Amino acid sequence: MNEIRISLKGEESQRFPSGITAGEALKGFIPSTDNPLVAARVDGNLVDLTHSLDHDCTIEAVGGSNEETLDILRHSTSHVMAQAVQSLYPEAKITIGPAIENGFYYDFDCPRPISVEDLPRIEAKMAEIIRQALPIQRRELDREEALRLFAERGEPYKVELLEELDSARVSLYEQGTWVDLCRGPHLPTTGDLKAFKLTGVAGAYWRGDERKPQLQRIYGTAFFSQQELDEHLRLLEEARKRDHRKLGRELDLFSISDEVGPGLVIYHPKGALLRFVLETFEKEAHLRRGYQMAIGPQLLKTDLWKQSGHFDHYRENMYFTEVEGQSYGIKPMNCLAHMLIYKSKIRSYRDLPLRLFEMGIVHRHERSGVLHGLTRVRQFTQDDAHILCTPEQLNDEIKSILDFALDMMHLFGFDYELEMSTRPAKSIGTDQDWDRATTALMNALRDRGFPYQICAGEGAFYGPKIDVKLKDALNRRWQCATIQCDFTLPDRFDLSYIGPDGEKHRPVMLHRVLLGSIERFLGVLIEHYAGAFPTWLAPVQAIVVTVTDRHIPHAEKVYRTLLEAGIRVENDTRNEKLSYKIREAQLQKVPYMLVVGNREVAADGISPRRRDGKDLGLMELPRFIDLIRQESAVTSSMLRAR
RNA sequence: GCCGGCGUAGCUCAGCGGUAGAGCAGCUGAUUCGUAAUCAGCAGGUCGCGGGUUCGAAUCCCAUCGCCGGCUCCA
Repeated sequence: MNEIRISLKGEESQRFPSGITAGEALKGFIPSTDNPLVAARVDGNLVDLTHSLDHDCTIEAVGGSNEETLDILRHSTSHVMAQAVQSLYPEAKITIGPAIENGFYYDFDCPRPISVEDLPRIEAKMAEIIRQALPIQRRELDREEALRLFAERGEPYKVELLEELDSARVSLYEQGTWVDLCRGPHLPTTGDLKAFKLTGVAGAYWRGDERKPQLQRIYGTAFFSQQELDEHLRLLEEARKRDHRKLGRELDLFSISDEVGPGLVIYHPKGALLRFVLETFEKEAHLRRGYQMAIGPQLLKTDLWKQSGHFDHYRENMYFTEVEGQSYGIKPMNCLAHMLIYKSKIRSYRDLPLRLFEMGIVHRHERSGVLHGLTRVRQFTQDDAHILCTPEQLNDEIKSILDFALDMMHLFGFDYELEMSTRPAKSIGTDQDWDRATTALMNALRDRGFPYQICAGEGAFYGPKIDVKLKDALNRRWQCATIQCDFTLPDRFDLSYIGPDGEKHRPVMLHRVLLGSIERFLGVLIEHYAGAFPTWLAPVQAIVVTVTDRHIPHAEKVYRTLLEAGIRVENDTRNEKLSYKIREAQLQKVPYMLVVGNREVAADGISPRRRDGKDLGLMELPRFIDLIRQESAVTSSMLRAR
């Protein structure tokens, strides 16, 4: 028998009989491995452990706990699920079933609706397939053969996929009598699946296109151990507990009522106060960074929206109304009024950059199925700004916006990722303008050395954009800040400034939001902090709790003093036991509970108890006021002039 | 907008053809209490809305509105 030489990264190369499988070869190098071993990389190519080796090569183990390994496990699990579904519902047609972040799915075209009630049955069938430990075998064949095979098996979606593949050879994966067109790799047998759970069902369009048939998707997840699966399910449970819709009601922050209309938020006093604190801080921060405030009207004549291009490109998302025979559009964006402010006088290059900031309320018609709590609504407030500057100033302006946005992320303790989105199919402006705008954004990212992803075709209709995707405490990603570069609107509105040469020049415009939609950001913040806002932001920073009715006069004095000191304080003088009031304040996640009883009356002080349960002991009011002020000072660096 | 599921008291839920139930919250009274729930009493719902089937509908059917999980879209 021939021998081949195989080398493993970091190890001496060894001789093996030709035809040995990648899995066996790896075991030759690493005799016992407690890490799950799921696949191998041979000369850089990902292959199954059952792949047989017939020439000298370098090999690498794919295993351990990382995304790549989990993806392979989950992909194999999705195949087992598809096999289970087809065995239970033979009329179901298979389509695709990839691993995704945190799990996998498989889409079926099935005349019989699949509901969550079917999941236990499918799971039981999967367990059966796993018990059988069927070998998962790769088979390579000509595309034409594969086409015939899937046509015979009555799988039109697989036929469609094959017809579009341009390679002559394709690979199938078989387990028992079940077969799927798949690139792989997969685990050696269905018995290698350890812990899985089906998590939900949903509708999904074939190839993500809403004009194509709607398929039934089943979501699931899988891990190498039950403990890891349990931990993942616990995290999902935690996310459910933090749901801002639930906390919003429990903390009495806001409500959404179908009497009012879907996607329209009613802020209750505490929610309104939260917004007041957040927005006041943000306005200050903008003033310190050289922005000027502006306020535009809610209604602007439709003619103006035609001029800007919104009527042609954004009409489906806009609301229109008629006033005295004149058509008006309710603003879905704040830029138009800012353009008119720019145009209201002749601008010199010395006036630039002009940075106009508006806490602008916008309305967008969102399709009913997409509304979701505060994170997707029909009326929302943007911390919006438009910067008009010379082309020479553009790079610095983008960099300072990036710095501003990232400072904000740090303030709230968010991690983030940056995305660069380029020209979409439906857009306005010249190629040259798009190139300039895209280059400007990329240069700023490059100058700052920030890593970013490119999202081709995801830009706004008027310009490319940089999006900041924040990552919350549960590692979920949210779209908040966006910076968009626009050469088109200044053109459409014929904006100009007089340059040092005495000639007219066209300014460039940046659209940007930092928190994005205040509504969405609030929703994200609620979940990020699980409702326990930091002291500077908490709508109620402290609550006075009396021990008995005798202590009410002192409590009132404390309450008034703190109120006058600018502290957001409440006074709970109800005839209830102290522990009852503490419990309530705790559930309301108030940062400080100020106990007032005999000792505090005698000492003319309070005994603060922190939200985390720590008793700070008796102290005088000025010291407590100082404490709150110190804790509220976290925003001060953001408020320094830059 | 599309697919699937769900709408019963302020909240969480039970009831699933025979005249609406619980816990918590609320109100009233008693209690005057030291760091996560004092006791008692009272009140609260045209069972999302509209049709239909039935002697009789919260319960079965249809339509509609809303919500939830996704898809598409997106701040």
